[in-house]
Amino acid sequence: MVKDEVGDWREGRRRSAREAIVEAAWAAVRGEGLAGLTMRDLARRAGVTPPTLYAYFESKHDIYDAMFGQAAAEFTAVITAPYPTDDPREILITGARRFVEFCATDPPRYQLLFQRTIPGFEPSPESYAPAVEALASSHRRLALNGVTAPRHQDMWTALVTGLVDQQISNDPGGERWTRLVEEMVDMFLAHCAPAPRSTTRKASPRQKGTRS
Amino acid sequence: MVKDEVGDWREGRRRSAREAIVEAAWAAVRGEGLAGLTMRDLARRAGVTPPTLYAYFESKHDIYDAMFGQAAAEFTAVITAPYPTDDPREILITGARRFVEFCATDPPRYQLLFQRTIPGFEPSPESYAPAVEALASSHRRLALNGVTAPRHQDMWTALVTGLVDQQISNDPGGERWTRLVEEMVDMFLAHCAPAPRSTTRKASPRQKGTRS
DNA sequence: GTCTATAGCTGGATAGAC
DNA sequence: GTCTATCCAGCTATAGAC
Repeated sequence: MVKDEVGDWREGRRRSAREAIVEAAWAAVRGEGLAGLTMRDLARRAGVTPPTLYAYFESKHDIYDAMFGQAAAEFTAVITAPYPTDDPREILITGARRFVEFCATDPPRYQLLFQRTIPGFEPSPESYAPAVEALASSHRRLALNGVTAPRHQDMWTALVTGLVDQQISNDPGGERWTRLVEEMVDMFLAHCAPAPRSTTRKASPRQKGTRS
Repeated sequence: MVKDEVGDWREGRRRSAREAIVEAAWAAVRGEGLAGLTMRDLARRAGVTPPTLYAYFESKHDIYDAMFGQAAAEFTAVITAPYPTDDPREILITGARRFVEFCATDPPRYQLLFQRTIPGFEPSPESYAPAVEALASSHRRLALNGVTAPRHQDMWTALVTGLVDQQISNDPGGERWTRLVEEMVDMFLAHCAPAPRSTTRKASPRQKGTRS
């Protein structure tokens, strides 16, 4: 599995250069918008000239794909990180909070990952796989709370993406909607969970384990 | 502002030509995407040449603004049309259904009206006014159901836009999320509405998928 | 691998004849 | 008002020297 030393070294150099370009690309889209990425601007930010970019990427779409893959990996890492509790409700809340904050803190990343607004761009299957896994993990956390109906899974995705959507559109950088996660979860569980638990209206700590 | 007959006639001609161009612009964005609108393509669709467009609009943004104003007026008309019931819950459901269907049946229109994705485009105040009024009317329908807390108004907007978002992104042309409106409303009211009045339909148990 | 230079294209917008 | 013709800016991508 070990290549010769020079090969490894070159491979490492190449990868770090790619990563530097991708990093510059993220800075670019955060400043100019996702669709506003241009090879000229990216080259300038990366400290090279446009043709050099084509030594590392085949096309502009190839750069978007690398960004997509990186973002998808970050997303998976955030969502699948250990949950510091065994309480199903707490797990669901934590998962939702992670999702909403991950999306709301970086709108271009959200736009690239979950909204398809780049004309002609489709992520490669390798890049796309983590996102699918993350959705499945979301369904697992719902199942922990007794929510398994596809209809309710759809309501759940609408609920959390609605929070993200409003936060990004109407209060960028703030927390006007992100802070509503816990109350939304309680509302959702009160309606969709099979054995209704006692819930208090406000965000006060409550006793755990009333459900099982 | 010439008021003589010839002036009126010319004004009428000018307006109808403008409307024809705007109509062609809608056809264009439905085919090519909102950001994919080009003056060349628009001119071709409208049966004229690009310079002619500038006889009716000052710029491409000016065309977007005309589209925005038209869409906002349509939106207001749909939302404020008479509600064929006095029941607060039915009114809320109807309003939400109108909103979700209005948005989901025409994604570019939704994108132009409610998401700000055209770089550098801001609607003129005249065009923007109807949308503000529509939001206020939404708050009035919530108030009919006893929901007045800003926090709950925000939850409401997140809820309905989440349905729209998922419907457009994951099932365009279908009704996988739009059909969830009624159940979402019941979930929302169960959580946010004040103690149910004894005279209301709260007595009838909520059941899924049942139309009144 | 990185550069200079440029091809080849498409975009918004305009000049000026009619 | 509408046209032909065009300007000029910006884009992706490539050729070829080093």
